[in-house]
Amino acid sequence: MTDKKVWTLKSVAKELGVSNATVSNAFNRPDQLSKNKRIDILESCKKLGYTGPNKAAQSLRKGQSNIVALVLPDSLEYMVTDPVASDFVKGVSSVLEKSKVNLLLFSGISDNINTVADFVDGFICYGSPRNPELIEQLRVTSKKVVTADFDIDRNASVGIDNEKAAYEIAKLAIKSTNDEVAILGLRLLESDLTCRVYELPMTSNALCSISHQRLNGYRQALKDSNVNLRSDRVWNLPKSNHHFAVIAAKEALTSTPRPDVLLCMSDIIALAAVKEIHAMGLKVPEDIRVVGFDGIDEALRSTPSITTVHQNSEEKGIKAAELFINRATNSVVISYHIEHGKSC
Amino acid sequence: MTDKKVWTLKSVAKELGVSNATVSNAFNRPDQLSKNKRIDILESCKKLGYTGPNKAAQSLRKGQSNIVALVLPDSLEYMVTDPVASDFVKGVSSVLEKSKVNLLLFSGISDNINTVADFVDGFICYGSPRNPELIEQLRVTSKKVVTADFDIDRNASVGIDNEKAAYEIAKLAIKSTNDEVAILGLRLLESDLTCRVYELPMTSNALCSISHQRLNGYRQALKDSNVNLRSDRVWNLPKSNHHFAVIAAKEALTSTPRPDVLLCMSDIIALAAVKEIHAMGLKVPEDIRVVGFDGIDEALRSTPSITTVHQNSEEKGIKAAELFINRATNSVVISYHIEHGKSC
DNA sequence: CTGTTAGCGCTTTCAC
DNA sequence: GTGAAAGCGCTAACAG
Repeated sequence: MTDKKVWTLKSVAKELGVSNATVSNAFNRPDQLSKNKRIDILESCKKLGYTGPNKAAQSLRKGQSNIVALVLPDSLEYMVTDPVASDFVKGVSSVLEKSKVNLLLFSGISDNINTVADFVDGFICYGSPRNPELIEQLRVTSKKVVTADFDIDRNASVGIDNEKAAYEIAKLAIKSTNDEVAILGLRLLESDLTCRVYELPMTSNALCSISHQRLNGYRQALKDSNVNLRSDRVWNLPKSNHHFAVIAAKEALTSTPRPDVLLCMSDIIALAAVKEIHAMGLKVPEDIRVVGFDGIDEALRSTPSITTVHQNSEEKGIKAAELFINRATNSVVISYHIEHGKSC
Repeated sequence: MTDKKVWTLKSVAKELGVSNATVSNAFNRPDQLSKNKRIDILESCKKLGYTGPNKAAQSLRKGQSNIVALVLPDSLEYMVTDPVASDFVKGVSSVLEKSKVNLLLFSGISDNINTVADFVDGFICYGSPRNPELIEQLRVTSKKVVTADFDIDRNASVGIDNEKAAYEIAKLAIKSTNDEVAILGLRLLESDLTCRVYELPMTSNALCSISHQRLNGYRQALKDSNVNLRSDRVWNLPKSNHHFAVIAAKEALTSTPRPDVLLCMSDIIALAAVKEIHAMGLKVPEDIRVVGFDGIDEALRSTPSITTVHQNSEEKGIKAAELFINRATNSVVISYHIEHGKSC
């Protein structure tokens, strides 16, 4: 808030009696001038209070800012609320911090990446953003894009084999060919509603979504186990949170015939379902088996512990950031493991 | 990733056969041209794939970017790990999102705000950054600064009355003039060590720190209650986390005479202390009384629930962001309340 | 209402 | 090694 003279490269150069280029070089290209002169200039600048070339101008000129935008699936609040997202951010930030790259948070419910596109070197995109227009914009941007847990065309990406993981966890939950199964799915529709899913959208965004991959995995497992899935037994939740999970779980648990198996697309959902089951005076896994997805701490600690697909979100974040930094264009599949809990 | 022509204001103007200013005005100053022409131009731009004036150039020219940097006290990881920080971020982001302002996360362990200063409209600073150089830089920056939970000169700020709150909670914890008191303090020193504090730093940064205000409050309460505080009974923790808290709690609990009262500068610390006390086979509050600070959910839910100073961090974030948006220069003191738990 | 132009602060040839 | 000058993409003042 002090109102001293604001120095520019030009004014500093004039003050020191050297040319613009010399000052610029002192900061950016040590090899272009003698060591002594360089140190001299740098020290004089410090004394004057000139902290170096204006970064905005530099970025305009060089087309590089050392800022990357992290596009979140939902509002910024989501990032600090959801443990899986938090871990991902942790991973990303640890890598970027080391590389001296700054992180701009970008909400998945904003409507235009172009408000920031010119400021950043590119985008790391965690999960498909809530606003589908963003996907379109990310598809056509000329900036570098790395996606995690979903794909945009031929951009670099990172994630687990969701279909396989879903297949395995479903196989574990199914005990008999007579099992009644319900699926509490996450963002299977673009709608904000918690409701049953009778028909899947066939848009391109949907087809590459991890939710649909998981659904395919579940379905294949059911098929291979000769278990029938009633057409009214798949639910859509718009977000992975307790509120929506309770609504869907209640609907599922009060439907007839009552499900024996709940396949949940997140641990948050599974946890809420277990709570509802208990509230109904039923037992897990005796009366109803429940499996989750993600492997968050709370799911392991809860009673009963949730059988789930554990994926390392922090590692995912690290990999995503590394792909970005290395300007990679390939996709990385990271490993997961089945966490054998007591819920099935 | 598509490699179409990248349009600029100039090239678009040429293409459409109008002047630069007209295109610029179409985007920025609707009143400067006829509605029809405006719509015409905007539509043509869309067709061409020109998404509007380059923001970096715009920001260089106008000196405004609609990005604000959130300076965290520690690494970015801290933000998603610490529940108090998370709430603050939630509050800030909710306001900024509404105002279409983007958030750049800035780590408190970086060494130079100038890497981003030219990109942002200013700084919201949550707690004093770990790296004291940043404070110095924030002090002299010409950008707008709002601080929370600490002060930098005459910048806008938001926080509670820490001294008063500490006084009240300490008063609550003290039952007799013979009480042996230990204080588990947070960042009383600039050191990264967990250790006893025999002498307080008298730097200007320290003097305005909330930790020192809290310490003053504790001390005043002890004085008013005729309780003596031994000179070796104040600890410094570099961070509010379980790890450091355990170390300090162990030291305090094994010192002779054993403390009857633990005044903790965060709930995280109090929670860890209670755990240690239990591990020693002692009881809270019968053997040792413990009070915390912050009022996080976990502290209320734990057994025994922690008696603490509840402050609304989300509200603090909201207020901080509002101060920023409104270009306010005043300080806001927000309210707190004593949460009467079972730990004292 | 439209077009010309200076300049935001910088980097980078290119000639010296 | 150094300095002059063009231009990154844009906005705002001003003249028409």
